[in-house]
Amino acid sequence: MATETRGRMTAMPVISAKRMQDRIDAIVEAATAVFGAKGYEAASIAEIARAAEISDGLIYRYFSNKRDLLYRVLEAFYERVVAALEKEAANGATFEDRLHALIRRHLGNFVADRELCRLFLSEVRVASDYKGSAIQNLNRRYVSVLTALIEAGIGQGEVKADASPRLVRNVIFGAIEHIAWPYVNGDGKLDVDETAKAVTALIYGGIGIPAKT
Amino acid sequence: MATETRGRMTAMPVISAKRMQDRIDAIVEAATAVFGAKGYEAASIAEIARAAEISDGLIYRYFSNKRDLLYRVLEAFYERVVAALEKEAANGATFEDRLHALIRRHLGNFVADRELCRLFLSEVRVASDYKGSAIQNLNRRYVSVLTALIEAGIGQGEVKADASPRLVRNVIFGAIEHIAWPYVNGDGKLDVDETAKAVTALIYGGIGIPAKT
Amino acid sequence: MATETRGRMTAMPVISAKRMQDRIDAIVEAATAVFGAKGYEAASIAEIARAAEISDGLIYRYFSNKRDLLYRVLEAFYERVVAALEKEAANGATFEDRLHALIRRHLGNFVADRELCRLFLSEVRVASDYKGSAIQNLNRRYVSVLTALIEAGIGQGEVKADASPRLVRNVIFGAIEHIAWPYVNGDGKLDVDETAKAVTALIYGGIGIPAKT
Amino acid sequence: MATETRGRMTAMPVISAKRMQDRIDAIVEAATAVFGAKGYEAASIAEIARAAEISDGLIYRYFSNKRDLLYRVLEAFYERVVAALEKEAANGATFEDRLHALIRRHLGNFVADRELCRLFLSEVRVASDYKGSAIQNLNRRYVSVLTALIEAGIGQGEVKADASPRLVRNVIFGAIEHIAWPYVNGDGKLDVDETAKAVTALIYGGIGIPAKT
DNA sequence: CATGAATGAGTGTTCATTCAT
DNA sequence: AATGAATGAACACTCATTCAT
Repeated sequence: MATETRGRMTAMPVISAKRMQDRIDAIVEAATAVFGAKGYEAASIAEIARAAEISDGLIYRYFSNKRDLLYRVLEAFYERVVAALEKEAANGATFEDRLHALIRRHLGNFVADRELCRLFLSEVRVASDYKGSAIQNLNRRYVSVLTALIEAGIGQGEVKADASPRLVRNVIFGAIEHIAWPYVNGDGKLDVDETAKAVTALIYGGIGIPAKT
Repeated sequence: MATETRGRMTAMPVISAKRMQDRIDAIVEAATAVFGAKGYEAASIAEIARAAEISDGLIYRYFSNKRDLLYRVLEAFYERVVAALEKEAANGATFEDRLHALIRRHLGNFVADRELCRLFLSEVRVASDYKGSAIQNLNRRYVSVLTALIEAGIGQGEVKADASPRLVRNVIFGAIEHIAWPYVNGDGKLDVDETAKAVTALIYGGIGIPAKT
Repeated sequence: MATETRGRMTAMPVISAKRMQDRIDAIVEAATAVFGAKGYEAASIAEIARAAEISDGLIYRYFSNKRDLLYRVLEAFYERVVAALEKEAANGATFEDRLHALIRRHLGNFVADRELCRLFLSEVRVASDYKGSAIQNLNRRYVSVLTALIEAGIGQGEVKADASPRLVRNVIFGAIEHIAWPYVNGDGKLDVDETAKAVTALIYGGIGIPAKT
Repeated sequence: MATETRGRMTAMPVISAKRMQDRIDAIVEAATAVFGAKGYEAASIAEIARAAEISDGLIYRYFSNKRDLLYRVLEAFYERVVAALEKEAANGATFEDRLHALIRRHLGNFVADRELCRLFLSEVRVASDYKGSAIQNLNRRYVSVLTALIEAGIGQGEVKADASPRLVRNVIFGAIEHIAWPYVNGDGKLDVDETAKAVTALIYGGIGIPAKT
C-alpha cells in the first residue's frame, strides 16, 4: 500500500507560508498603529486584534504575549532603519561628509517614525527586559555604523588619533536624541538639515578658542 | 495653644505648620525610598504609608495622588541638585575649567543619586505629564546654568562666537545622559573623572583635523 | 505636648472587630451557598460578592484568594461537625451503643450538609493542596474520635484485642462514605437509622459463619 | 482494494476498519499517558495529539470531545480490570478464600494502575456526568462480582443469612478505597497482602466480643 | 485630624472545538 | 481523510482613591 506513510502526515500545509507571513505582517502593522497611538500600557490586545481584523486568541499563535508583540513591532522598525543606515554609511567623499550624512539620516529617522521612536525611547530602552533583547542587538548594529566610521576616519588621518570612537559615538547619539526628544514627544519642531549641520560642525570642530600663549 | 480647636473648623489647621511639614518630609522620604527601590508602578501607596508609619488615607491629605507624590519626590531632589550646580558654576579660572567642573558635577549626580536619576529618566521625563510640570521648570533652571556659562564664554572670547549656546548645552547634556544611562540602569560602571575630562576635551576641541589647504 | 503620640496612631478602630467578623461571616455564608450550589470552578468571585452584597475587591481583604475562601468555608463547616462528633462520643452505655451513635451521627452529617460534604469529597480531599491543609487537620481530629472509641473498647474488653483501631476506623469511614456518596451526589436516598444499624452490626459482628470443625 | 475511493464519498470509510481501530488505540494510549501524568484539566488536546502523532482536529473524528476521550480511556482500563476480576472470582476453596482473593485483587489494581485509579476517583466518579455513563455500568459489573460471591456464600451457608449483599459489598469497596486513597494520591505505601488479610478478617469476623449473658 | 475599610474598573491569556482547505 | 489556523468566551485579582467613623 504505497499511499500509506508513517509518522506525521506531510499533507499540503493548510495555510501557505505566505499567508502566514501576511498574518504576522497584518498584526504587526495593527500593533504598530495602536502602540504608536496609545503607548504600550494603554493599548489592549483586543484593540489590536480588532484593528487587524482577527480574533484576540489568534495573536497568541504568532506572538507569545503582549510584550513580545511590542518587541516584534520595534524589531521590524529597527531592521528597516539599520539597513538604511548601513547603506548610507558608504556615501560621502570626506569624513566630515560621511559624518554629516549619518547624523542627518539619524535625525531623519526621528521625523519619519516619530511614534515608533517614542515607543522605543520611552517604553523599551528604559525597561528591564531590554537588556539582552533582540532590539538591543539591533541597536548595537545601528550605533556601530558610526563607530566604524570614526575608526576609519582615524585610520585615514581625518580624525584626531586620540579620539575614542566609543566616546564620540555616544556623544553624537546622546546629543541627537536629546535634541530630538521634545519633537518626538510631540512638542516642538525639528529642522533636520540645520540641526545636522550644526551638530556635525560642533562635533567635528569643537567650540573652543585656545587661549593664546 | 488657643488656636487649636476641636470639631469641624477645617479651615484652621489643627496641627502646627511645623508638624505638617515634618509629615510631608516623612512621606517624601518614605516615597523616595520606595519609588527608588521598586519604580513608580511597582510601588504601592500602602507600602509608602507603611514606610512613613502613617495610614494610606493620610497621604491624600498632603498629596493629591500617587503621581503628585512622585513629582514632589523628584522636585525635592531637583531642588537640591540645582542649588549645588548653581554654586558650582562660580568655580574655575578659565572657561574650560568651568565647563569641566559642570560636566563633572553633572556626572557626579548620576552616581550620587542613581536611583532618583533613573526614576526621572525612565518614569517622568518620558511621561505625558512632564510638560509644564514643576520638574520641567527645575530642569530648565538646571540646564540654564550651562547655557549661561557658554554665553559668558562667548562674551569673553573663550568660545567660538558662532556657537549656539542652546545647541552646545543640548549636546553636552544629551551626551552625558547617554553615557551615564547604562550605569544608572544598573549595568556597568561610570568613571566620573575620566569621563568628564574626555567629554570636556571633545566638546571643547572637536575631533577633526582640518584638511590642509 | 501630651497629645502627641509616637509611631502608629492608636485611634479607635474605624471598624469594630465584631463588624469585621460579621463581614467574614457574611462572605463565608455567601460563598457556602454559591460553592454549594455550583461547585468550586463554576462559582465566580463576582457572584459570591454579589450574594454577600459587597464589592469583589473586598473579598480579597479577608481572603487571600478564591481557593482560600473555599477552604475557609469548609473549615467553618468542619469545626462545627468535629465539635458535635466529639460531644457525641460520650453518649452510650456499651461500646456497641457508642459505635452506633458515632456511625449514626456521621451519616447524619451527610444528610444535614449534603452540599458541603459533596464539596469536600469532590473538590477538596481529592485536590493536591489538601495535604497539609487545616482541613486535613480537622479531618484527623474528626476521625480520631472513632479511633479513640475503638481503643477504649479494646481496653474494656468489648473489642477483640487484635483489632487494629486504625484499620477499623478506615473501614468504617470508607464504608459509610461509599454508601452515602450516591445520595450526597444527588442520586438516591439515605436512610440514616437503618444504615447506621446495619453498618454497626456488620462491623461489630462480621458476616462469617465459621466452618464447623 | 476496490473499495478505496478518492473524492467525496464520505459515507464509505476511506481507511480500513483495522487502521481506524489502530488510530483509536493510539489516541487512547496517548491520552492515557497524558491524562495519567497531568490530570484531566491540565492535559490539553494538543498535547495528546502530539503524543499520538496526529493533528488536534483528527481526535474529533474519533472522539466527540475531550470528556469523551477521558471516558474512553477509563473504559478501556475498566474493561481490562473487570475481566480480570471476573476470572479471579472462580478461584478459592472456601468463601473466605474467595473473598480474600477478590479483596486482594481489588487492592492490587490500585497498585498496578495507580494513576488511572486516581483519574477515576478524582475526576470521573465525582463528576456530574458519571451517572448513566458507560463507566458506571462497567463499575456495576465490577462490583457485582462481589455481590454474587456473597449471595453464593449465603446460599452455601457460609455467610450469615441476614447479611445484605449490597451492604457488605459497599462496606468492602468503600473500606478498601478509603485505605488505598492516600497511596493512590501519591502519599504513603500500600501493603496489598497484609491489608487484604486484615480487611478480610475484619469483614468476615467482625470486631465484637459479645457481652456474656 | 487620622484611620483603614470599601470600592470597582480593567485585561491578558488559554484552549476546546470548528471548519476551510 | 487529515490538517492546523482560527475562534472567542470567561474570570481572578490589584490597588489608587474615597469617605464613614
